[in-house]
Amino acid sequence: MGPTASGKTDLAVELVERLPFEIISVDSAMVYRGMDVGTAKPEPELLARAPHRLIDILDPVERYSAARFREDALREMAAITASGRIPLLVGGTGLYFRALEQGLSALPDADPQLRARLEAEAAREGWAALHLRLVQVDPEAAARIHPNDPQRLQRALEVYELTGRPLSELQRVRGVPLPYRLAKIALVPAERSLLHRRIADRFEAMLASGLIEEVERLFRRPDLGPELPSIRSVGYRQVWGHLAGEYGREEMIQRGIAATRQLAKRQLTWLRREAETLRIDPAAPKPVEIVLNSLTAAAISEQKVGVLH
RNA sequence: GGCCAGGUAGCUCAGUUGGUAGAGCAGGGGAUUGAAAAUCCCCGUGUCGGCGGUUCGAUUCCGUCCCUGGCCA
Repeated sequence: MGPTASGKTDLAVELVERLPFEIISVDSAMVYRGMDVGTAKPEPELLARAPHRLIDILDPVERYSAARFREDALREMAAITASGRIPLLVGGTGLYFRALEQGLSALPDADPQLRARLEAEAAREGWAALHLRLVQVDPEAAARIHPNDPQRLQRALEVYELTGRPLSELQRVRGVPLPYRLAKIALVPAERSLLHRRIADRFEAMLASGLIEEVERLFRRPDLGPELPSIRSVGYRQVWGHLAGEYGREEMIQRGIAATRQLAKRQLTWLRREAETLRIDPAAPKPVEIVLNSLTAAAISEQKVGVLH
């Protein structure tokens, strides 16, 4: 685990070359085909040496989810362990890690038609009205979900309409925990400013490697648009806006870098929380090891693996 | 050199009919159960360019100097 630009991929590749590991990507953007430069997907040569499962499994017009990730990851983990090797889960998507480890409650899948309807209603009456509606049917969820959070509001109402039961009630039945022992390793740069430096440098490098051309290919497709999860990804969204004429190249670059920093910040919040639960609960059911804050930025940039010993 | 317009939070700017100032962006912290690289919540003291003057009190008025941009020489 680790924030974007922390060196996860390079470390993972070093590991598979020395130990009987097989990599499973835990990344909500690398799942898309044709989105390579902007997701910092490993180069083909690197993938040949260190195959990654769960990348390039979807077209950008499709939508993925934490639930589908869990299914996919469990399937891949089973296949890898059956072959006598060890799954190495590598990525920065906190929700996916949590869904995999703790399981998900039994909830209905997303319903595009229902979501479109709720969207239309919100456009008419405003999300505040929908929040009031949620207060009626699921006060517990309504108390937890901010009236300004359309995504969660929509989901809570969707679950209620689909099942006739409040989301908060269904979530009380927790999912099944992961049936494997986990050893957690987190890459946490000691200095935020160094991570910021790496992020800026990498974004420039992506531009030099054809990021704009890559997004142009997506931009030309009539079936893709800025409302899709794929196109909303960091970098893609900003280049898309630039191609749509909303702002110039320089502003696109600044927005792209800032969005990446903000992503890294949110990822670090997941990691801190993770570290806290592990430290606060020493009697955790699984033998879990976490290596946090133990890598210096220099070590990361040198791809040292000594941290594991 | 003269005239004009500006110099206010990291950036772009608003504002104070004189009672020491506030937005957006950036940044920081947090939340996170089928969109999660998403979505959302919370956090704003900074010699208001410098130095003088007037005033009980100046970032706000006056003088002067410095800097930036434009126009004219």
